[in-house]
Amino acid sequence: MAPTLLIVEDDPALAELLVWSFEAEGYKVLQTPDGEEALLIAAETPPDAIILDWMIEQLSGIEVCRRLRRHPELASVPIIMLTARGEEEDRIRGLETGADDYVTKPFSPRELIARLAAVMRRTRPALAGQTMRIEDLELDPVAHRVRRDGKEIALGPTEFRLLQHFMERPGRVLSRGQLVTGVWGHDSDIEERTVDVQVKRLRAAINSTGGRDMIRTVRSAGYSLG
Amino acid sequence: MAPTLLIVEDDPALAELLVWSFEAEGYKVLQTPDGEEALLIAAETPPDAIILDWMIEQLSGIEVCRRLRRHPELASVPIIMLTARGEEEDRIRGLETGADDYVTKPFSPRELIARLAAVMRRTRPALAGQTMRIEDLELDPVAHRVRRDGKEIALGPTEFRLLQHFMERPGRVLSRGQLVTGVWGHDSDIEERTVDVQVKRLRAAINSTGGRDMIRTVRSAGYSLG
DNA sequence: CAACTCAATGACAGTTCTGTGACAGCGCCT
DNA sequence: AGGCGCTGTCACAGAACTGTCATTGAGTTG
Repeated sequence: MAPTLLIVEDDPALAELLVWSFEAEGYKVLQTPDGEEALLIAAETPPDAIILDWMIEQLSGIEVCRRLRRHPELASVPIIMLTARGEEEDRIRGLETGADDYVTKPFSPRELIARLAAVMRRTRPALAGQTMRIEDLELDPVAHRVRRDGKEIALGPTEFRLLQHFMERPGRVLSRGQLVTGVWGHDSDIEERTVDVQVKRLRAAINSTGGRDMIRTVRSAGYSLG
Repeated sequence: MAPTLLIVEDDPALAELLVWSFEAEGYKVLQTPDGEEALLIAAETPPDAIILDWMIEQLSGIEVCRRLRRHPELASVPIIMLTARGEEEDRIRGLETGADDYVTKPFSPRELIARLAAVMRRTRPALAGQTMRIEDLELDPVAHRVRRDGKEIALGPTEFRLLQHFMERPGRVLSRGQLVTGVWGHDSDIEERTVDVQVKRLRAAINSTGGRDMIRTVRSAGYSLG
């Protein structure tokens, strides 16, 4: 599932640029120019991160930040502050208030995206690129979880390793021999036919929720995912 | 316990200033001017955070960063990069490599301290004294209290440390080995199966009030909370 | 279509891994 | 000393997972 982002920015041109940039990165973006409304939106659908302009109407960014931190549901949502001022005092106040990072205008969208990714990598490892995804199938190696279409799928250890091996090489046809050494290890004396059985088990698991068979059998060559 | 900091900086004057500043803040500080040595120290006694100069001898800061990220034990240690260059390209490369934040020279120690605090608040809430919460389970490291659904839960010392370790890494699967070194310490010669027993005790405690089992067993991998 | 090759399946027995209860040792307090 | 709470280890039972095999089924070729 795409991570949701709330952008609070009252300069229409900049707001549009940001929305566009982050949507291109695959984020689901909510946006408002207004501090009060930002709090309402955040309470309604807690985003995975917030981009907050220091100078906005109604409530100052710093006040929004403070209130977010006081809200138990939202206290742990990462916040990146945007500010035109470069003075150190302001940066420090921002950080002390609970912002996780802060970016000085002018900045390029690319930098902001990189910073957000850094923050997300920390707070939501599952959302920040660690997770591998192919169509509606996702594998989070850190949490050791697999989902298809959002529904969790239970896999045994070998099935998990096998799937991980496939997902690291999407679309590629892997021979039984390659799979044996890759998944079972160099020195295993496993029967090659055993691969068939594990593939069958993996198939049963990831197709149990319905949906097409994502593993393709390539006769006399091997298997591929995707 | 004071959080440990590793400072990698080859300018002696700056290094000394940083060591002094952070020790005054109550951190335990390790320091080296050398990239290779930094990796060794980090592997030996994983610090709670790393301050890393971009331009250092032997290995560039960026390379050190990359290697740290590849090391499983150290992958989640927050890194703040120090750089004299202000070019955006470098910042982005730094962040993409896995740094959590980056500070441009010249900077005041006070700003660096504020930034480190912001990063730590996010990654090691316990060190910042913040109470951590996962669903209806909360742990207050300062008061040494644990509650589930508002009801207080009594834990033994080891159970408490184990739970804290889990809550600092929610959702993450931790191997028995990682738990032994993380909860019992590097040099303990504890039987790995002992982890099972403590997990069982912890489970019994936090599930005693009713509610689902929050600890997930991941066969042949370890346990995770959440 | 028949022969042949390769893949899918179901059954199964062996192995590996986890959950548990029991127990002895330790440090602390009374 | 005796009681108490906490810990680490062990042994055992049960659960989960795995590799193999025999059989069935699908695809290919002449």
